[in-house]
Amino acid sequence: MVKNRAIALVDCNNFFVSCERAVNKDLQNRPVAVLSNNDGCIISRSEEVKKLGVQMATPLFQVRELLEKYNTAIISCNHGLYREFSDKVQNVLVEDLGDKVVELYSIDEAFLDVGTPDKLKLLGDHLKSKILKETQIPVSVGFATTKTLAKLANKIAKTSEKANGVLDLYNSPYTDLALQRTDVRNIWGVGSRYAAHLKNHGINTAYELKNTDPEQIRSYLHVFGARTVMELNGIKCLPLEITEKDNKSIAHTRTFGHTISSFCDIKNAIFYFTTRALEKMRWNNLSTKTVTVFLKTDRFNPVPYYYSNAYSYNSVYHSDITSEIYKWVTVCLEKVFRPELRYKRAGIVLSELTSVESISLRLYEQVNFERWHKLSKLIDEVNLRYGRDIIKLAALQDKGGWQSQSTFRSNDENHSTSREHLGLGKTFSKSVRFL
DNA sequence: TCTGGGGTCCTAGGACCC
DNA sequence: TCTGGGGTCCTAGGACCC
Repeated sequence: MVKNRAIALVDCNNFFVSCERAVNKDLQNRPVAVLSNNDGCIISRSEEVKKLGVQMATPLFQVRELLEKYNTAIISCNHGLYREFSDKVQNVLVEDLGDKVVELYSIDEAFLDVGTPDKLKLLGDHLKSKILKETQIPVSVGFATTKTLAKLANKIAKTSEKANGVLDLYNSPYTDLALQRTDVRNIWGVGSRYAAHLKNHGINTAYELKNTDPEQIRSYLHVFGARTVMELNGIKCLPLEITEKDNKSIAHTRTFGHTISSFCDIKNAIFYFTTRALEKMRWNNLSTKTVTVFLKTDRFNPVPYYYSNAYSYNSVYHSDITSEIYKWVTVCLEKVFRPELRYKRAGIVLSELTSVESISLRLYEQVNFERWHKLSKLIDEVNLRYGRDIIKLAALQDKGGWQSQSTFRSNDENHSTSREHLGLGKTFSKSVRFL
């Protein structure tokens, strides 16, 4: 019988915090918290902050006093910096194992196909120390027969003192014991809603989930749930995705620094978001056919009422030309905008993405299209080299009052250029999903 | 007056992840 | 006072066709 191959999950510990610590030694022995785009929530916590009981995505204002009491460094996020460290970690893995076995799953995680070796603990220790030495990022490594079990192995590796960052559940007789000690909520793919369903059916631990009939689970958790049961039983349902995949959508959405109500201000913000999203799209040589615009009022202050609406424009042709897509976006905006409201959040999504080379020719304006396409690429290059929006369309005004706040940003100009929005990076630019 | 049923496509909404 | 952002996949249900 052919032995099931082992899957490893390499996951960076407290990734954003670890990046900040790598570039600022003063943060090594202090609690550190990294904030979301608008300085609103905490999205990465050092171990000390976790021990204070601060949960992921906690609003800063709720825990600010507590954090200050413990001398916590509070830092605005810097996605350009994290992207660079992500690339470094990935490069170490590819150097060590080859690019045929690495799936970059997210900015701070990679699945690996590591074959059928006996001494996985040694491999894990090796990867962990090599990555730390070459990138200064601490990682944890978990091994198992399926992605779902590798996720669990990794989670235990992170928290168990005995495991010390590396856990092999592939060559281990203790998988069932680990499952018995794991709340079903902590299984990958089981969120709070699904966990509530499962608990209603008397399924509380991962072990109980493993021993349930997948078909029964399917009736209320659908194919995802059934797949998870199989994976817990060591049956691979989620293959490694080694090859780069193009994004299916590209979005740029923001909460405003304060609410805004004028059509002109909203339109300017939407044009700005569109510009950023199109840069990323063109960087990946893609074009779009459908744009979606959404507007939302403040959900925590629903006066006169909470409003959230979206509209999609479907074009006949694919395009990557800013001026043309501004027109599509304007159509959407006119559909969703209501003058009596004050908006807190807005965004655009580009979808039905196709590579520029493969889009069909236009009947009457093909020459024009190609000219504009080249011009757009040229503007991107100039802006990348000399700074964001050095060249821009007249329709796009300077940033206005809708701008996000970023009070605690580390002083690092190199990372505030357009590059961070492009999903850049040399090796892995396409498959990267942004946090 | 009687008023099918199977297939396909599309979309809004829900759930999840990091 | 202050509450993130970028993705993916799945399903139910409606529209439409024959």
